[in-house]
Amino acid sequence: MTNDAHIHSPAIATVDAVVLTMENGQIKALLHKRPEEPFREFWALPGGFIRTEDASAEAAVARVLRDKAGASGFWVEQLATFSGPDRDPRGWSLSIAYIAVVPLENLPEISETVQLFDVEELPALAFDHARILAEGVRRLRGKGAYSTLPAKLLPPVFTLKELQGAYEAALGHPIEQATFRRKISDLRVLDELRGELRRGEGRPSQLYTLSADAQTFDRSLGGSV
Amino acid sequence: MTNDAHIHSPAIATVDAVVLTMENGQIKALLHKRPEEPFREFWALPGGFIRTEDASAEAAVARVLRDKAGASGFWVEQLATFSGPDRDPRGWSLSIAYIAVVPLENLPEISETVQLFDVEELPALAFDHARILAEGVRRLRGKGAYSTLPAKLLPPVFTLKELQGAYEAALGHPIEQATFRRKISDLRVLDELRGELRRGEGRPSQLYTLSADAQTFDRSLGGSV
DNA sequence: ACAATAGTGTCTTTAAGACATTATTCA
DNA sequence: TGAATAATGTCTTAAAGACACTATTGT
Repeated sequence: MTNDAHIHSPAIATVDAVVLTMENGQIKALLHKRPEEPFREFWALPGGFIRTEDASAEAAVARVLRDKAGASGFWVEQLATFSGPDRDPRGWSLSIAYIAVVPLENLPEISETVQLFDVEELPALAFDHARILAEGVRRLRGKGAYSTLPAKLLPPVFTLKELQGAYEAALGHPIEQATFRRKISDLRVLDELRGELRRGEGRPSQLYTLSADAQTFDRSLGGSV
Repeated sequence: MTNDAHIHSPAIATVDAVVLTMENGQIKALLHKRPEEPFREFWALPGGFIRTEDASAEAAVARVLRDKAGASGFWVEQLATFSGPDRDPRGWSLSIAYIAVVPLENLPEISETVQLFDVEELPALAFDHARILAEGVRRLRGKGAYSTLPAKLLPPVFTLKELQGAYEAALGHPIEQATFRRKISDLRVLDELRGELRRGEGRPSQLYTLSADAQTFDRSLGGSV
């Protein structure tokens, strides 16, 4: 990082977020319909310009998610930065992309301009947002195998069955019930809510919470692709 | 990514690279002494401003590594983007950080202003470069356990002993010889250079090359920390 | 022959996958 | 009592760790 004789820094610096949740056992992404050019009427990731009053890009993405997507209570992590002269018709641009994993209940009502899409059946997206979204899904799939990230798709209190469903949706394939439970149990990442049960059609099931924030571990949950 | 009423995009956008190699069985980072303010005389990561003539940030970092560090033949991957109002005294800034893994022989001669430092014994660094460098080392350690990335620390032709040394340096702990060889063999990521041997004090050893570019695999090489 | 380094065999332990079995509730 | 779902037991297989052993060179 040195002073150069001729500096032409990019004029456009934004943050964009891949907001993922689970609905009906499937991973869905939150998109909004752009009201303005460029890419007017195209679906796009929630995002916005970085402002000098933001304390960091992380702060900018938190602001954008709150203001534009009405989302709260999410886990967020930086994905990658996408840049180049062609990704925005207005000129050389740079977007710091984030992934946010949110329980469905923390997302705003769907509307004409804000909707959830199955990540396997996406509409045409603005800018290079299709690529960014694919990278976000890739991250969830990758981290799903060895972290508690998929649990962030669920509300804070859940059953083991629900947790297994979140892992299956994140990983994209079924997991053996006994194997899953043995591993989750050995890892000691859950707190059992003693005495609290969820009642349904059959035997009631024990409720749990995550014992700590998103954790990573060595053992794989549910094998490779 | 929408048009906002008031745009104050950051004025300073740079790329910085954590250039890692192996010397005497240890991981070293290439640093240069800054000739100008800010942080004049401080050691810093090789880096520079992004220019609008760069095709992307990846192109910018390739240009910077070629021009400033004289490095070539490196493997490079994006690490993360660091941003905020305080990391550069000149104002709100943003740096897209990369990790580059290079064989020692591809680096330029050391000099007064360009030197290699053991990543465990670093001098005071400019800006937030200490944090960026730590993140780069973290990435190498993390990927070391399940990819061929440590092989990029070596010249294209190497013995199994040398490869094991690269993994041990990257991971930071010794690996069982038999286990290492069994796994590397099972993974089929090396090409044996039939008939080519390296002669030393004892029995000559077989030479190998990577059969393909950096690969990722499920099996761990050398366990956890 | 022996020192030095390269390379292999094999036993034990750990953990994943598959699948059968038991447990607890409600109608 | 039986349907439904939750939870566990156990056998098999794969792979990692430890460590002893064999192989091939130079002196």
